[in-house]
Amino acid sequence: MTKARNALNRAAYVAAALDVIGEVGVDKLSMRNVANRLNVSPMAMYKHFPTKDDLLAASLEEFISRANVVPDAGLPWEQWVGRVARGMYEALCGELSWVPLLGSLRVGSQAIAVTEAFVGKLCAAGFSVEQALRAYFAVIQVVVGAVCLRASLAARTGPRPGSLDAVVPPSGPGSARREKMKAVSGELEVFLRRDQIEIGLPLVIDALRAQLKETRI
Amino acid sequence: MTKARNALNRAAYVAAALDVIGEVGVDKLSMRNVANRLNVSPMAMYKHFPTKDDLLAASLEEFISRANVVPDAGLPWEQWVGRVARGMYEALCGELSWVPLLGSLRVGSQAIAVTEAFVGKLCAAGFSVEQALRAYFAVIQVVVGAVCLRASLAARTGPRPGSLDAVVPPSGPGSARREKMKAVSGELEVFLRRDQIEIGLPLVIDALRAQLKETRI
DNA sequence: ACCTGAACACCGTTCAAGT
DNA sequence: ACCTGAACACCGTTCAAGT
Repeated sequence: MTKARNALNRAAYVAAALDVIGEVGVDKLSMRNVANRLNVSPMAMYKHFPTKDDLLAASLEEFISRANVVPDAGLPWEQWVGRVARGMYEALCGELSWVPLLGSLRVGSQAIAVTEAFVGKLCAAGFSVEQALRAYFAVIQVVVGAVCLRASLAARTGPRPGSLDAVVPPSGPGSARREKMKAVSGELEVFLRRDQIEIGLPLVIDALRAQLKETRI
Repeated sequence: MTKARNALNRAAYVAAALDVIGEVGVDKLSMRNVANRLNVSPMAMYKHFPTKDDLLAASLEEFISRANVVPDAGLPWEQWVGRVARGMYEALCGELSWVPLLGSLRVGSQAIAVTEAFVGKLCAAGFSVEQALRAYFAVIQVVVGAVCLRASLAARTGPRPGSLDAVVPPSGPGSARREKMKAVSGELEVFLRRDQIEIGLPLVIDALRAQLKETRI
């Protein structure tokens, strides 16, 4: 049964790819080092993955599946949504090297399974399908954006990428403004180091709560 | 004055890099093709940009600067914030190839100039510095996330990356659920094609408006 | 039918050698 | 001091040649 053998090999390649990614990061993954890990010719992979991007997409699928972000039912929707979002955020923060291609890979069935669970949960809570989908994409946007900001923080080497003070225009009399900007500069670092997901997510959940209340009236 | 010559060359390299990016995309940019465009040895660039990432970071700076997203003052803060966010979104959608490295490049002074303007505007509207910074990062998260989703939509070749129906579990008696999921599947495409920024941004602005009202009481 | 090694056309970066 | 060409160690992918 060649189908079964193919399926096994595919999974083996993806598992090996995830191993490589865990060791050297997504950016350093290559067809060659995955094949070497399996003691096989790099060309053998092209039967299962016509392109490196196909291998990466399959690996991201498996990564999403392993992250297991969908929580138990039974939680109130706010907490349920929070758990999904924080679960995704933490999983991606654990493998920041995914970030550069979060926007360029195809979404597959694993990602859609999460969508389905999300929409189901929110519909059960009283949202319309349209509202639930809108909420889902808003949450995904915040998660992806938060991970990107977190990653670009991690990429910075020195403590200051450029000082806010250097940018404040030399406004003649505006000394109050200058003082406020000094406060901004001071707090900027603090904000960058904070858990990014706790910045955007509460705002979105608040807005959703208000939306639901308005719908029910 | 070597300083001036260096500055000129730096700008010339960045301009050439942006030309190349405009033609073939960020992913296809290389030290070699930028140098070729300027009829110079690829090695000459290493004096100004010790690494390809330095060239990319400088190019992103210039890209941000050219996008010119900070609108005129005088707009009410909601509209002002909306203009900044939509401006960023549209600029990045116009050059989607930036997306893969949105999370991996250092932020420079141009980005900080936008931060400063944003915080200044919201403080003038009555937000605290802390609230304004929080709002800024939330908006950036939504913009980046929206661009990522938009990009991953653009990356899809076929119309269906995987059908929702294929994922719905064969729940025995739950026929109402199945029907709802069919509706989800139908609307998913519509949502993916919609302007992503109009999904997350209104939610965030709503939450900010509520926050401001509460503060003022 | 399947797998492979060599080869192609790239890449970022190093470094000794030119001027 | 500055710039350069050749070279190193990679890369994704093609393809003719093996079994």
